[in-house]
Amino acid sequence: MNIDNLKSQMRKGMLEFSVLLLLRGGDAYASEIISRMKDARLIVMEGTLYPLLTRLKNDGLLTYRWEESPAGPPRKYYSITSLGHEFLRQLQDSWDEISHTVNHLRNLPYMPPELREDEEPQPPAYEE
Amino acid sequence: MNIDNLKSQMRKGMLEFSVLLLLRGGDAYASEIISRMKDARLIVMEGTLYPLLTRLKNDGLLTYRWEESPAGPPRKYYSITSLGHEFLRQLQDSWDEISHTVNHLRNLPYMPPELREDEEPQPPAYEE
DNA sequence: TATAGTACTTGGTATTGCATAGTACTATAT
DNA sequence: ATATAGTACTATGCAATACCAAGTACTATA
Repeated sequence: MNIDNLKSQMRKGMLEFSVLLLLRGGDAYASEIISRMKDARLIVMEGTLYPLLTRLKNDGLLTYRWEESPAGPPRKYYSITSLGHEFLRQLQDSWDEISHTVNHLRNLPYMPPELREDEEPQPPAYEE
Repeated sequence: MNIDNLKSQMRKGMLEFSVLLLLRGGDAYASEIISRMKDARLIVMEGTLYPLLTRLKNDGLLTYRWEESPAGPPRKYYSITSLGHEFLRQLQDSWDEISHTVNHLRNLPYMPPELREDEEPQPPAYEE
């Protein structure tokens, strides 16, 4: 196990989420999505994104239309469907939940090993 | 594809992260971890956590010691190693990166379909 | 005709979360 | 003594996805 692998695991599911978020702001074709993701510091491989878009399309969350390109082959412009919007809302809830958990755990006080002998560390004041 | 599946995908990698965060605050055995996770609104299955702990131990991020239980079989108390702390720091960086991306994408202005005909949506003022 | 650039496609691999069933130890009740 | 319940840990098989790598197809230019 190395850090790259874990990062890659962390991204599972996040990419669907990110793509839907991005397309909410306007239709785009795959290469465009990749470069916009890069702007948001998220590097996505072609071999990851293309199958992902196909999955989302097959599940009815996205549709696409062909458009001619000023240079090169035609482009598949993806846009989000109303079902996609619904899904996106649920994904946001999931994200908030995970985010909440991470923040909670992250705010637990760090207790160095020599201090945690026999006594349970006192949980911080934390209200739901 | 359903929402539960995506939620489950989203958790990939997060669980390692969460377990390390939790153990940073004090040693714990598996059942204890499960119940503390529940406090943080993260439901983890036994069949998920036990193999995960074994993986982390095999990779040198955790160690464990046996301790007798006041009732029931002895317990494996896991504690985080210095390598584990190192990993944890890197995981926090990864989390921050993903979190940054999601927030960035989430703050893109929503553009309803009828408004995004031929013109690229104006990206929001956004500084790195 | 050949080359470069853009865009999309297609296997194969590895990892991980989950469900399910099973093992082992202890204490209590009959 | 034996049976039962509770706690804790283990093992197996499945499904889903990120990544890598190689390949296809279309267009414009030299």
